[in-house]
Amino acid sequence: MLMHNPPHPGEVIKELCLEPLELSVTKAAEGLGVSRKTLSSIINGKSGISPEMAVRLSIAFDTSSESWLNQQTQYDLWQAEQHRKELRVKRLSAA
Amino acid sequence: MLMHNPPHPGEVIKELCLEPLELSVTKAAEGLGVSRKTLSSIINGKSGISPEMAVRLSIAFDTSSESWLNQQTQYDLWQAEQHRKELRVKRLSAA
DNA sequence: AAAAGCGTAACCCGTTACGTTGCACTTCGC
DNA sequence: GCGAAGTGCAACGTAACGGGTTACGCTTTT
Repeated sequence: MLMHNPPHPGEVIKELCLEPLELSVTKAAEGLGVSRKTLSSIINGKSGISPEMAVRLSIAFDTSSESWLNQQTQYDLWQAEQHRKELRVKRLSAA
Repeated sequence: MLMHNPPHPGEVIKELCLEPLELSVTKAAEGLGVSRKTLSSIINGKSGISPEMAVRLSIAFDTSSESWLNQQTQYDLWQAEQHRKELRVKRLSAA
């Protein structure tokens, strides 16, 4: 169970990848092989990191694709957990 | 980096949740609050486990939603990694 | 044989990632 | 002041996917 709101994975990209290398969104998008808008959407929290994008990031920044996608998973899961009480689900476990 | 093809998360649901409790797809779907088809699609690998479904599973089977969604992430990532070489991405890291 | 329950394929809908184009805004250098 | 570059954003379209409803085939039960 996660305790606090995880940041947009896009923020992490901006802070850990673009800013240290002084890369513009345009340049980074070009290098990643996606459109400017696609990267911009991710950085601004409008879109999530897709599995393919995770692989692109891993190539461009020599990191692990798993870490990127896990960040996105944690973020999505936190969103879903916020509505846990609204789900009408019966307990099916051995109990 | 993952070494071998991870199983469909749906297979795990079937083997670890339904069969031990002798639950039919219909009964399990009813308990989870989704349609028969939705659960059937997951079990047969046609659909993945969504964040919301992960929370449903965690409630119904008293497990962690994180583990379910991570399984899905690993599966999706393995699929994406299979096309790693086809992506035209430039190295942007310090190197 | 008729009825009931089960699993799944077919079809439609809403959402999302992604691309393209265009526009408005800011920040530079001239 | 002016143009170029960078950025964000809205609107269009495409493709893929999760989910519901319906309908069909199969098995089991009565």
